Amino acid sequence: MVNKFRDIYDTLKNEINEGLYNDTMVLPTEMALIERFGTSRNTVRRAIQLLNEDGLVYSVKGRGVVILERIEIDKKSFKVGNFQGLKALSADTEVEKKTIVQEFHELTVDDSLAKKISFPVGERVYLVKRLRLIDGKAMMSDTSYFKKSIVKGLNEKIIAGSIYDHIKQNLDFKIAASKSIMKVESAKDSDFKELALGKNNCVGILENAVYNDMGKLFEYTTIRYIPNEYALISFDQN
Amino acid sequence: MVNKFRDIYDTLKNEINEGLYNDTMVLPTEMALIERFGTSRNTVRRAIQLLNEDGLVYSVKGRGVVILERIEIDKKSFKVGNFQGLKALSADTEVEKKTIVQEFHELTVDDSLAKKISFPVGERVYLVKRLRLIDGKAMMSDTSYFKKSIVKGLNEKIIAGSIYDHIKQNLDFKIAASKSIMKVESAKDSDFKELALGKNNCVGILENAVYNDMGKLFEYTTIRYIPNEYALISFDQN
DNA sequence: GAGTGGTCTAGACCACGGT
DNA sequence: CCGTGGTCTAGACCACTCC
Repeated sequence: MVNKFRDIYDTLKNEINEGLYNDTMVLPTEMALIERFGTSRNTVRRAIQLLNEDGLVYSVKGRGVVILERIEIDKKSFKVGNFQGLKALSADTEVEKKTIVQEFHELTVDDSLAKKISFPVGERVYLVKRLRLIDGKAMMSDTSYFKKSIVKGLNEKIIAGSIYDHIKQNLDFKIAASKSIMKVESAKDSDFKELALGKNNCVGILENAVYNDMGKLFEYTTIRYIPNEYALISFDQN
Repeated sequence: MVNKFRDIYDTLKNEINEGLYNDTMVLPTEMALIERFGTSRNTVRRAIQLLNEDGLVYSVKGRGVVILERIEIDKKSFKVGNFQGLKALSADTEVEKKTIVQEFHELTVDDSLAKKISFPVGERVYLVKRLRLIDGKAMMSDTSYFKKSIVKGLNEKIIAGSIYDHIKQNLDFKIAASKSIMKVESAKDSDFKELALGKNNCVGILENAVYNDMGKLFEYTTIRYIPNEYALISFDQN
């Protein structure tokens, strides 16, 4: 057990998914949960808050914690922010995936690049361009910029494997947070050449800015992917 | 003042945006904020949590609350979940917008529709199909299903105005939460006819499932929009 | 070792829903 | 009116960062 509130959250989540509360569609009251788990009110409330953030329940003052109806996308898709590099997608599926490194070199950020990726002018960066194939089909192309001052010592071997494994094992900083932007744009010449677009002439774009725990941006990645294959979901309250 | 923690959050957010902490890029410690605002630790921590959720700061145990570097998309775009009906987009811009109601009638959910929109078979619903024009250009088309048992008494006049105003003013339930799914797909014949796609042959799709405070789905809307005009952003931690 | 944020407790009062 | 969740307080102990 790491955290009490995490434990209570896991327990309740399982019980909801198993349909334990399907008769009332309401969770037990906070008082009942306090007694059951032998804990304080704040701790129970934190667990319930996590369920809220998951989109599983909705708390109503004076009534109780209502369980939300299930919808189809809960199972088929994955959350925004788990859409990193395509790991989340192929994790539990039986597909052959392959990554081709198309470009890898250093450069200095100039004016126009600075506007695109929010890195300061003059910053020394690695550029990594990779193509992702699934079952031989070119599904997406990633262009990543890494700050050399933070992500030290990249080389061809690391690039071909997992850059994030390298960060975790060899570097002394933590990945803290990321911001994503999603767009649909007309395909460029390079997209037609590289991606299995078929008759489509547009691409989905997912831009990802990643922070370390000093609050510094260290990666900016743009993913261009083909239509009809991917979905992103999100949940919002109030 | 509604909430103390909300107040502290607003204050700190403004100070961050004004660059008050640009020298250290760290927020004052919790103890300092407790003294400054004359409040308890929990309340200060709730305010900081909101800043975390906004993607403005990141808390590090043992070091402090680090202010995240700014990136371009912070200003240009709007958050996922505010992408409702296009209100958020045109709110602060000087554009001529127009809505055309293309379809409005009742129907009963059958097997195939149930799979698409997660409503139970046999449920009686309103179908509303609308086209959104901005400066005379057909930017998006919305297809909405509303449960008649919850969203009562829709008519042509309400549809032409704002359905959500009708809900707020005349109906006795609250909008609680929503789930969204974002995709890119090949355009259909109807898209070519209705939308200002130009040479593009794909559309962005945003599906939205909306809940009331009883945990019941009452709306399922599919928005099909043209490329190159819209962006959605999200923020994730850990 | 000093100082920071993370977890947890035990209690109080308030606002809202349903009866 | 009672029971619910929402806000807030005051205090304790722990885990981590940095010097």
